[in-house]
Amino acid sequence: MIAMTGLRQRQKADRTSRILEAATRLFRETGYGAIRIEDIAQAAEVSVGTLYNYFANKGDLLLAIVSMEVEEVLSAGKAVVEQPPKDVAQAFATLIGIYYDHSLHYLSKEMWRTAMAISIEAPATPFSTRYTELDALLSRQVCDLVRRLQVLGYARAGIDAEAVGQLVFNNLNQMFTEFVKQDPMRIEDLHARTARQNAPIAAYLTGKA
Amino acid sequence: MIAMTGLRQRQKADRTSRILEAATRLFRETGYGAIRIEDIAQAAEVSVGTLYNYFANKGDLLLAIVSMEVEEVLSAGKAVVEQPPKDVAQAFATLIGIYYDHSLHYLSKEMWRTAMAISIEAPATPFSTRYTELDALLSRQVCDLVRRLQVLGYARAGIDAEAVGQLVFNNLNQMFTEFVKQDPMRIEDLHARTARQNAPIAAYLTGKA
DNA sequence: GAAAAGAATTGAGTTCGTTCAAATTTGAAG
DNA sequence: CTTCAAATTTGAACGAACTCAATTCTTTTC
Repeated sequence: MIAMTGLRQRQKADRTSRILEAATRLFRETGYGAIRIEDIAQAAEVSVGTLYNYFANKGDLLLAIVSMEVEEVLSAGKAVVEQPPKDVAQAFATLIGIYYDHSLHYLSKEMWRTAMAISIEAPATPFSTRYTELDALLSRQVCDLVRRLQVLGYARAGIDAEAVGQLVFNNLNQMFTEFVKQDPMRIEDLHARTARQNAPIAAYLTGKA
Repeated sequence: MIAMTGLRQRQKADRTSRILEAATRLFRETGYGAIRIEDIAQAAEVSVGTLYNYFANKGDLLLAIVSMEVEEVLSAGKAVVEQPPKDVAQAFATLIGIYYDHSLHYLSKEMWRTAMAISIEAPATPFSTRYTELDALLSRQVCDLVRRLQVLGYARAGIDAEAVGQLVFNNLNQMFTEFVKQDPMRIEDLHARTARQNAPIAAYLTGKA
């Protein structure tokens, strides 16, 4: 307990990252549904039983991976909230752009579909819980943006920022869900459709109507 | 082929309804996850293989049940669109009230969770496709309501009704998802939260601000 | 340093959704 | 009524996620 963190602890960290790396690669390359737990265990050089010691089930392993991605998105969004564009519609588009564009950088549509499906089924596994929390944080971030636009004088004060933020978030989330459901849909279409839906909200916040 | 519709056809219809009734009852009573295909087959007095002749898989059987429910909701919504309350916020609340209140009459939260999860994974089964279509029809119904409010002069013209309708629908849909995800959440909370989120939209449509 | 305690690993076994080749039932033709 | 083809049913067999009793590896204790 002096210098080296304990063999056991090191091995544990090693195995965790081996499993995560193997799973990420295999899920991306071959697809979540087509990869068996045994394949991941083999690639990570652990037994099936050990894998289940680290993750509650196959879905929880996926959600661990997806959660890391959402954490990055969340932290990338911070910058936009702090210094948003003056134009309200542009501010929404910028934040949402970060959400959307990051999302498919490391994860396939199938991975997102599966992750969302699992999170809806709301199992009480560690990473499912985490994923749900992150969703709530994203929603709060959009609310923060609305409040910030009001503080900076880019949006009218006296409008329920939390209501508007949740509305915008729920909409972008649902649109992203549709996007990953439909394989042919391009990310540009997603942007365009979401922007159109946000336009009335932006107009209301701006007060030009 | 003179009077009786053919033995085969009758037996088919019989079996379909026996399977659907057995599944509905068992899913409600004991839970989707806890019921095995064999249990349903037994209760419906058919073999496992036969059940798979009628429904693509366990999830598709659930979606068949859920789709019937959504069809009812959709048709109940028609009346509201035709004769909406004069107050915009009240109009939204009325239509959404129909959606929400019907939903848990026959189906448990778990059944909804599972149905939504399956539909996101977007398998190409008959009833998954149907469910997705019904979702689109619901969204269109909300758009219809907005347009109708404009036509009747209850809402300002010149606002993108499709954008607003989709925004409102995506929001209510997402809120319903959250509602079924959280077992303790009461339907009154769902109503209240959604109404608050819709308030800015209603204010914008009304033009008072 | 040996031995006991505790933690983690292992893979064969269980469960349940799903498939499919053989058997049965229905409808049509002769 | 018999025969044949087509449709439908059937349940044993398969595959994959997940479990758990036995084993192996670390750490602690004396």
